Amino acid sequence: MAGATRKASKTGAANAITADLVAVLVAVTDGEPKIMTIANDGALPSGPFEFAHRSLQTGLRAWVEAQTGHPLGYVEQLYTFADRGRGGDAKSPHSISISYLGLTREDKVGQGFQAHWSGWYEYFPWEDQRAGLPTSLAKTLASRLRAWAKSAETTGLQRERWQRAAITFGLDERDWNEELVLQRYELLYEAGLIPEAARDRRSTSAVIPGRPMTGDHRRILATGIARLRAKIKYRPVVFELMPAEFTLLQLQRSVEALAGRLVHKQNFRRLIEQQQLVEETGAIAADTVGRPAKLFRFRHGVLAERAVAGTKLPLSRT
Amino acid sequence: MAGATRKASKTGAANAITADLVAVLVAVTDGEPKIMTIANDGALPSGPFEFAHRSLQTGLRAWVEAQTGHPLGYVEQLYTFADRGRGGDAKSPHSISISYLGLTREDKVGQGFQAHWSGWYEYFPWEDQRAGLPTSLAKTLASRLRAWAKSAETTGLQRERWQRAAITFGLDERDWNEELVLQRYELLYEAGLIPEAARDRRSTSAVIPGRPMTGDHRRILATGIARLRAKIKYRPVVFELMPAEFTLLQLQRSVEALAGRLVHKQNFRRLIEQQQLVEETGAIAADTVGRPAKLFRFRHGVLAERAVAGTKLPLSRT
DNA sequence: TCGATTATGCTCAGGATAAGTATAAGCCAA
DNA sequence: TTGGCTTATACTTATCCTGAGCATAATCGA
Repeated sequence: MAGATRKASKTGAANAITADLVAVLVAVTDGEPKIMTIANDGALPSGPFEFAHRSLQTGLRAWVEAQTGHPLGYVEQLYTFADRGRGGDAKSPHSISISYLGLTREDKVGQGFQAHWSGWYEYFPWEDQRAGLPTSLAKTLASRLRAWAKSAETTGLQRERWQRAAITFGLDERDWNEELVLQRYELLYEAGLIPEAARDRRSTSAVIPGRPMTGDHRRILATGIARLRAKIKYRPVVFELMPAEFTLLQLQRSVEALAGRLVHKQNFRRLIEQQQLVEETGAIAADTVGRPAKLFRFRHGVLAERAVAGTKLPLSRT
Repeated sequence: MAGATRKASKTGAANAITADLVAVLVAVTDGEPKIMTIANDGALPSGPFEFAHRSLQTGLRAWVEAQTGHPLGYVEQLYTFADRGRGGDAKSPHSISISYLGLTREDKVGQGFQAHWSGWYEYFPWEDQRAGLPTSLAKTLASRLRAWAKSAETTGLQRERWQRAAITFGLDERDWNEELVLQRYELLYEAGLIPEAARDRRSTSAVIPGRPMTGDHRRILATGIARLRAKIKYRPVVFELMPAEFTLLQLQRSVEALAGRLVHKQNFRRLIEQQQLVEETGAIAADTVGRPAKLFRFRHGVLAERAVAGTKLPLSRT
């Protein structure tokens, strides 16, 4: 019965849809996280999944290479989106977006490509908390969010909205949680505080700083940033973004750039060293201010030796 | 240029594909993790994504309800698969599977449905390490894996294979890592030790215990188990699987069932209590052996109060 | 030589974790 | 009624991890 239904509808072309592959391609240069963009910096590299592609990943690699001239290295799947009405295309046939996160070192983009590296904080100014937020932005955000909360109908809803805003944005003495990138973006969308919300015909008040993107690409980007910020804490993925040799400060700056927060220098070094993630090259960094630093390289061995980092269950030995 | 290419191929129906929605629906009963299965326990609930569905999730909910009579509660996306050759359908038109993880309490399945709850360890006997593996299974596994490693061409490859097997299966004095469910399944597939590998026309030697499924459903199930095992450690999702009131031991047994490992009783309680995840109902469990235990309920407040659990960067306060 | 800047080593307190001991509170059979 | 079995629950102890800060080293340039 249910099985029959399933088989029947599987053969017909009635339910044919199209699938887009979208890439969040990240690099870090001079302590700034960048993403690869096309279409005058308003879109992420993307293209349809076609018959010719052997798998989703190969399709993605083909598109990114075609659009940016940049071959992909480390890649992992992010999320599959398919909401109608998000991205402006309310009445179009079903189209889903399968998004990927890619990590590389910045590289010159080939001639004749419209691709560029753009700083990701252009799209999410509020996500850079390394020097604290500029006072003006902090004030704008807080007041707009408060206004949105107040505009709810019942006091219960008002309280609920403000609690959500306070948790995601670290207001009311709460700590900032750098991983809530997507939640913050979705809240701003819901509150009508970003251009995408206006475009999708939701009521909007004034809009907050931050460059918009086509479709729901900024949402996909938020998903990618969130994933990366979570992942650098338990997997050695930062090294995909580093040159072959680097100083510990450069490594720290890269992590800080991605996390949007500052870390404690000495403890950061202790962490890196005790996990034996790096080894000295023997060389010393040149062209530096202050005491010259040792150069390190990633110990690729760790990938084979260990599986992951941590558990949190009070396991029993017996 | 690249942009033009993209638009051109986006309009035509040339790249139309079909998308299947697949659900890993989990419940825990009497300390055993179950999954909802159809087709004589050989497949997961699934169906094509259709025009009528407003979003992926609604489509999934519709299919699961139609096939099992069981409405979905908590749902999260797992992964999108699209490899040709996996699932036997090498020459079929492109079809992708978008998989979801759902958590519920076990419930009677409506009359006339082919759906059942099956213990998930029937499909992955080696994943239940609560009582250690049955000696026979442990021996079979180890020897088959060793044989597979030895069958590599160069000694380098042999060593590499054995290292992978040892890490994922906790051999050679290594610790068992309960989260590597998918890696273990993929390794067994690659080694030709499971029926699915034979079906996809890879060379197989003898096969290992564990019920196969259609297509790559067992791979999807492995993905779901892995996700759930990871998630119970940092998000209070176990409570989706618990009745309204429960004792701490029941909670512990559920966690152990999912993780496939035993936990330290006293420390488990301390963890739960210090995180204030539960509150006493005031009632006492009836029908028990031994000293009666207090009944607890989940404190739903925590979902609003906190965002998540933990970070691992040595953040700086200044 | 002093001051600025970065590198690097080390200490210390507090909290979290793993493991185990001890006691309480029920049931049941002898 | 008691002793044994089972589970609940309270505490203790040693160890490790983490956040924070102090101190010293090495280099450059004014």
